[in-house]
Amino acid sequence: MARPPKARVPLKLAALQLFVERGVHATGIREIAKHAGCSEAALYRHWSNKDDLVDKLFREHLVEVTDLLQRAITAETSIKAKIEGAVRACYTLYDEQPLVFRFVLLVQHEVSKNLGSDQRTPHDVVIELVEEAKRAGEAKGDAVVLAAALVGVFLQTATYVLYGRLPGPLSTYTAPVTATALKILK
Amino acid sequence: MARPPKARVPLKLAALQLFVERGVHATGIREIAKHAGCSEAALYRHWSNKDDLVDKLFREHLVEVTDLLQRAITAETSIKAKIEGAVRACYTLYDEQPLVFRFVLLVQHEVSKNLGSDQRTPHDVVIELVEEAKRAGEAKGDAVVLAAALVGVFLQTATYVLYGRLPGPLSTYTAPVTATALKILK
Amino acid sequence: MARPPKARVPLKLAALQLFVERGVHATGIREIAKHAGCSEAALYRHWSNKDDLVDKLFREHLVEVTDLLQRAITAETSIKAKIEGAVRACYTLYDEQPLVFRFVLLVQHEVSKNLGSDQRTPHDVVIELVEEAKRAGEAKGDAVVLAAALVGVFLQTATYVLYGRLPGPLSTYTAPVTATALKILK
Amino acid sequence: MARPPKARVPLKLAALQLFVERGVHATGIREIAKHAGCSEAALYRHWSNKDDLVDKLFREHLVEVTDLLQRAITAETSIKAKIEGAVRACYTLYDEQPLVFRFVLLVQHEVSKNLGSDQRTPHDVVIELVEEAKRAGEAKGDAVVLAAALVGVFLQTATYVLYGRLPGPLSTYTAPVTATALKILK
DNA sequence: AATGAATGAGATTTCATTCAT
DNA sequence: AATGAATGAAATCTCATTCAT
Repeated sequence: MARPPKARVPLKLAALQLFVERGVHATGIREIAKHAGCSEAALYRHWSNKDDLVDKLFREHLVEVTDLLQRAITAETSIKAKIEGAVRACYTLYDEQPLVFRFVLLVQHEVSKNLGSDQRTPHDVVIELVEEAKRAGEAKGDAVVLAAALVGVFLQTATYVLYGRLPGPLSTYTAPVTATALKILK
Repeated sequence: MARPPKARVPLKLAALQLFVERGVHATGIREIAKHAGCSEAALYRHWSNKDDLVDKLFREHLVEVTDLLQRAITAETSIKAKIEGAVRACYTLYDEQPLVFRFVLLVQHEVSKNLGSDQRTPHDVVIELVEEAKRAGEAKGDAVVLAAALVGVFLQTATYVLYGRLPGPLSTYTAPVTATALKILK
Repeated sequence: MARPPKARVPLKLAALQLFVERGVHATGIREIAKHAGCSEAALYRHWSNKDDLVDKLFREHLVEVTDLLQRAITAETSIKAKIEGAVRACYTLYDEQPLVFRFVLLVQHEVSKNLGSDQRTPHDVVIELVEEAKRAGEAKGDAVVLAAALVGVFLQTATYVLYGRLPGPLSTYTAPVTATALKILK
Repeated sequence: MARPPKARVPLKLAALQLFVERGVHATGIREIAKHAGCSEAALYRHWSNKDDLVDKLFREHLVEVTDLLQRAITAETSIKAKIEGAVRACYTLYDEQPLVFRFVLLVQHEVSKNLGSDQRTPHDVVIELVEEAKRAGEAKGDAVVLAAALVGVFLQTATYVLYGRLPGPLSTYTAPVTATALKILK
């Protein structure tokens, strides 16, 4: 076995932190390398360029969040429990690893991503959840409109905590957000 | 007596459009000037640098949106009519001048803004509306949590239209968003 | 009679002050005009460009200092009184109008001036004074070498006051500088 | 392991020469890089900006001159020999490396330097020499006033050679300047 | 007569990337 | 394998000067 790459993880952590703190465009290779404690050229050993780093990082974390969400939903049977589990899982992730959560949100605004249609996203998972609720007679209306409302309540509450309009930790709001989501569906 | 300013308005329009289309960081002074049909240096007569332009532009349009919202709310008496008026006013603005609306949304994510505590924002207006609803017995719960939910539904619906997940025009969704808002408050 | 130009004197004062404080190169037309309380274009009504302003200002003040020095020397008869008068006149000018004095010194370092050979300078006046002293038997040695020493003592004392190494006002040092000058000549 | 720096020394030499020939403000990064045979960006790997380059260069050469002066003084025992050694050392440096000497003189006029109080300067060395002379009974009067006179004679003679008022080389004037210095102290 | 808007040229600085060791 | 020096291109910004009113 070849010796494991040493700079890869520090580079990813540094990039994640700086991208979230300053934005993708505003963060330079120099800064990432300095924070990671390695050289600038080391980055090019692991990714072909900066765009590639951003892209790979985004996909990894998007998959992570999507899977987390899917597992939380699959683990429960009732619609209410599914929603509550999904909210709790994501809000706990936010409280424990705020960078991951914020990075996924941020990149969508800064970079236009072509994900490829085969890549499932959190939005897809929410849509499916709403459709399942409709089939179960627990929701009425256009699935996408409902999904937009659910995602909106979920994200904006997180945003308010992020910007200090609401006191944290975010997981505190699992119950009210779940309750609101159920009201919206009915 | 002096030559009247000719480049100011074109520069603002060009900046607004390009910032929205490509992002603030990704838009250069050169492009703004080219779109405005003037020299790059002209920009520096009206704003002290690029950041200043972004800041001033943001504040102007934030005031514009805040006032629009406030007027729509003041014009009506019932809570339901106030919410419907507010949603319709903003969504119509979006349909007619999408750049203004999107710019205000965009910049919050790209730039960390110190607005100064005296500057009223749309969030403040929404909070006051929720508190009024509570006094009228038409809402229950923490005002900020409720406001976050309302703003979330409102914005995420707009975002879905923006990214093509929902078909436009946005003002189509005035009624369902209003209905959802009322459900959330109760 | 035409109305007198209103911006000329303020512009000269502003330029003098800023040139001394920040250096000629580092001072822009914008700043000069702002300090003078007039427009940038006004400067071009009085001087053909920035270099012309620097040049004219330098010549005026050089003539002023040269004449001051010459008059002080001519007014006295003994060598000692001539030197003392010259030192006192210049040091008093420095105390009363430090900008004029410092500007004349500064410009020589920042700008290479072609004065034209017909323009008398303070150095010429000093050389003549030394030659007169030699004819009177009150000095020995090469006139230029002696002049360099005299000017050196004179200027460096002023420089030390300027930079705070010696306490002011500068005219306090008239007597010791004069005494030193006489020692040097003998 | 990394590529060894190739541009650092050429950049310093080019900057020294151009700063002296044309002045600091009048010398551009482009010219420095062209003279050094490297790109403009190379400069920013070694100094954080132009001001930093000027500052570092000044400090280095100031230390060099201060040390030279101090060694020359320490090497001798009598006051006269100390002064003569100091003058000769500096004037020889000027003749052999005029750029270093002139740069140190030039920058003081162009840039306001905050050296920090721990940095010894040639002025400090001269003051100490004068105080030693006073303790040895070979000088009378205020030490700083005397130092100003010594430094003035020393520098102005160099300046006259520099501007062609006196024929060079400068070390020719070691004896007369030393003699004048001794007269001043007594 | 006087303004301040506008400009072209050029300054400094930053950036992602490549290169030599 | 890994570094940090070097680079070309482009970014932001400054400047003295001219222009239109």
